[in-house]
Amino acid sequence: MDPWIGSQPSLCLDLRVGLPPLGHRQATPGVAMVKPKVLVEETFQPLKKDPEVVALETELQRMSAENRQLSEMLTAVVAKYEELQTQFSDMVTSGANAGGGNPSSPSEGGSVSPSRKRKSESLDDSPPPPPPPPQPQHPQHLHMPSGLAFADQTECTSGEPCKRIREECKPKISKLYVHADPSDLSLVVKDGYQWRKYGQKVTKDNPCPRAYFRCSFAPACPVKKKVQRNAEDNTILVATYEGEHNHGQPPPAQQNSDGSSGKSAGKPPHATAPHHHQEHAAAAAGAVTGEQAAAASELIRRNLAEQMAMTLTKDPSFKAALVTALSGRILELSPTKD
DNA sequence: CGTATTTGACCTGCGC
DNA sequence: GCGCAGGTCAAATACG
Repeated sequence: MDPWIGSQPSLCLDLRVGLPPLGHRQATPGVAMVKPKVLVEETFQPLKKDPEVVALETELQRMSAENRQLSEMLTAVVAKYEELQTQFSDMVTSGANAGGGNPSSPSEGGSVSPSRKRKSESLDDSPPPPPPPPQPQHPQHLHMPSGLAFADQTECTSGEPCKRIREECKPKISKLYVHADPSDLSLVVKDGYQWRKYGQKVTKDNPCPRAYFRCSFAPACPVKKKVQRNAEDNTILVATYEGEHNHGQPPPAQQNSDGSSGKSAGKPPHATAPHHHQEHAAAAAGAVTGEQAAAASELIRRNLAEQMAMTLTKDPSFKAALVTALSGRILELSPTKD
């Protein structure tokens, strides 16, 4: 979770259920769950104060109070996050001072190649020696739309030296969490790049298979991607990126085919993953222009908003309240009502 | 026919 | 040394 959350007006949990149209609905396109509002908003008119209206108003007030409560909770979470981040950076700083050894020096690490190489790999293909990650530093800003994406890079600050060296020599690893339709069985994460699937495996800790992709836009691109559904919430796809692209982002025309260029281009481009976020494409790229970075930032915010919406929709009490409010309103406005 | 995907087999690292 | 699990290869298959 980024600290800016607390200061983002767009993240206010004020749902404005039942209020007149806002006029700037597109500010949070990802928050799909409030779509039913349209039913209410477009026919909203001042109503006479009958008991149902009173009940609705009461409910509205109750939900507003709940919203405020949630906002406060969010603020508290952000504060705690910042506190923890401060503690963490302190620990890293002290650890770095005490640790001594330079963690990130892949070239010094006895040619710890990005991955163990099979004996056959260097036979005839003899590709140019795998270029070290263009930017050895590990920018953590890449895509961590929320605390969810806080991953591997922070886990190797302590523990066995060997493991640590191994971890540090890995290509840059980042994770991306994407909301996908549960009925969508494909493991395609639209991030703007072209990916070629080269394997799929069922892992022990997750019944959902994990798909392995390579960047197919540039043959020499070292980036790999693993995509797997979240074990706990299979509406969430977890994309793990390893390495950095050594090329720019494909032009939009090519982005459409994403991880399924060529053959699967026959499918409707959006039929497989309507909720995927191309937004993170630029962020995932590693090499982004200022404009792309700005776009990515905006898109990341949208993604965060969607994640928050997901969290809310998973809350039974929130759902119940929403359903109660909406159903009451719909029944009231229904022409077949007696 | 060319290219991408699927999928079983194989390779490698790691823990016991 | 052995077995397990993750990752990758490559032949078979599917599709435009």
